[in-house]
Amino acid sequence: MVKITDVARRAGVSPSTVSYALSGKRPISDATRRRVQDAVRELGYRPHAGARSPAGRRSKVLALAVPLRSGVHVPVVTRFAVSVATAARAHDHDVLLLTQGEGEEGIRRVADAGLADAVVVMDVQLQDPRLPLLRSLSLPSVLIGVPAEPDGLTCVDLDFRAAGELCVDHLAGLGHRVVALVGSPPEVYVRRTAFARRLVQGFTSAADRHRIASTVHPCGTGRDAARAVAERLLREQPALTGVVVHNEPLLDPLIDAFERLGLRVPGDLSLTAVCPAPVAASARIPVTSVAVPSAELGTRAVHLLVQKLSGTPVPQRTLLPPRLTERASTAARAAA
DNA sequence: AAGTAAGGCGAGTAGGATCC
DNA sequence: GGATCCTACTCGCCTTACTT
Repeated sequence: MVKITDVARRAGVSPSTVSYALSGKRPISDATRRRVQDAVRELGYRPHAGARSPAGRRSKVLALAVPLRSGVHVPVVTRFAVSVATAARAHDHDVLLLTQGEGEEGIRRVADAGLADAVVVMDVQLQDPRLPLLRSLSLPSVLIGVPAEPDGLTCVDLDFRAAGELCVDHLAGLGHRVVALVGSPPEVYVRRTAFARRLVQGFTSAADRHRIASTVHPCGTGRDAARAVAERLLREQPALTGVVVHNEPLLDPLIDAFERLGLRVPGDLSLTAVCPAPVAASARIPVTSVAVPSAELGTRAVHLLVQKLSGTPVPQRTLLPPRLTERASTAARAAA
């Protein structure tokens, strides 16, 4: 962390002159002010919010780096944010939201300015550009999501690979022999978002294990996208009878699209989803789903952070096992 | 057990020294 | 003697150590 004394040394003045130059509370020559401003810029100095507090005191604030990028379903993100905030309050902390637009810069700003004691990081990519920074900072962090190389980090997530497998196992158990995954929007895969990639891996490997035909279709949101993907699925896989959806806002539009094409759910087509349980339960036809336990993940993340702040060793990786809840959208494959 | 003092540390500031 | 800059101190306030 760059301190006012570092700026003073670089500018060739005393710390007090830096303070006056920046606050304007005393006249400082233009030349000196310029030297101070140059030093501030060169060193990347930011005043430390906790500077007036005794050493070791904490802000009682947790930062939450929240994804609000394209392809991210805001209501799901909100569930995570609420669970983190609720768990944080239970540990006498408040939550500071960092929008993803700031990326690494937002995390660095929070760390340098002492604005938060620790940070929860969401929307983790397999090769996430924030990881080197998180490893180098003294600011404790917990990732909701598991990157390709989690060494030196603390991660918690649903076991999305197992979730993908569980959906296929369920469909295969009902006799379905041709299945498709309707996934998240394409940009989520382009970003190599960890959970989406792992779900695809689990889906594909389980289909191979059961020796059933499978395809994967990233899909945007909205009725037009649902209609387009439904038409494409039936065109390319006429024998399709099982669909896994990993795209929360697409559930109802997709059910509608299949029905418009003359397919009944679950009579002709069984549908499972990986999404928060309330989303699946409140669909027009309640959908059999593997729950994304947003509340539990948020709570776990905060609990891990609190343990880290207290110096208690924590596991590097916590993967919650998937649980499938049967609802009205799946049934045994109809006899041909 | 209860009360008191010290310590920690970066930023801010009053008073005064220095310079031209 | 005004402008500029520095020294030495204060502030914040909880935890820890020490004293009563």
